[in-house]
Amino acid sequence: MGGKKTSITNHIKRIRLARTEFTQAGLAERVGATRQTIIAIEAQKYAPSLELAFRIAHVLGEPVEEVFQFDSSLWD
Amino acid sequence: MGGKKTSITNHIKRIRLARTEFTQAGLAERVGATRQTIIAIEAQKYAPSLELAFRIAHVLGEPVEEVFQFDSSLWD
DNA sequence: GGGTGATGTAAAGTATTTTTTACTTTTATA
DNA sequence: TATAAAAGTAAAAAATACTTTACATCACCC
Repeated sequence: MGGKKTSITNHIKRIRLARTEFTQAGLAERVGATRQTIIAIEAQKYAPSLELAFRIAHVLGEPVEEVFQFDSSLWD
Repeated sequence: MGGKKTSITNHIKRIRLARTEFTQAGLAERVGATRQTIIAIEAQKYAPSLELAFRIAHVLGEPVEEVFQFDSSLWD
């Protein structure tokens, strides 16, 4: 239980609101996921799979590394 | 088998051999995964998590999108 | 031939992500 | 105030990633 937090964060919400007019449901539909998944990821509950991360970045029109940040200082 | 293949491929093996002298076990150790995981991912059996993908790219000294390719034509 | 390191396969079990379903809260607006 | 769309919480089940363990093959070198 020692808090194995994911060390991945994202700016989906900010980019979604700034660059698009997608709702969470609209984004979910476009990336082929459910609304719950988008909500959980935006809330940093967990990191998406690599495939979903690529889809989200693609739909938002940003590179993966703009949307998702890896905090390499929290290594292990 | 409708083949819900992952639409993610990678060049880990090529980059690992070209840019480093890491063995699969050596790479595994550096990214904090097991040798089996590296073998399976190099063999395109499945895609890594986003976090592991970031670690692998980081250790290989390449951007995520150089190491991993998303085939957006296989959408859904 | 025997030993070692690197790579590979397989299967069972654990961990994490995603879906499905259902209910709550907020915000805008008529 | 009522209504609807958007965002949020929760929890069980399904899907996928990862580990652990064990054994097999291949190349190299003593």
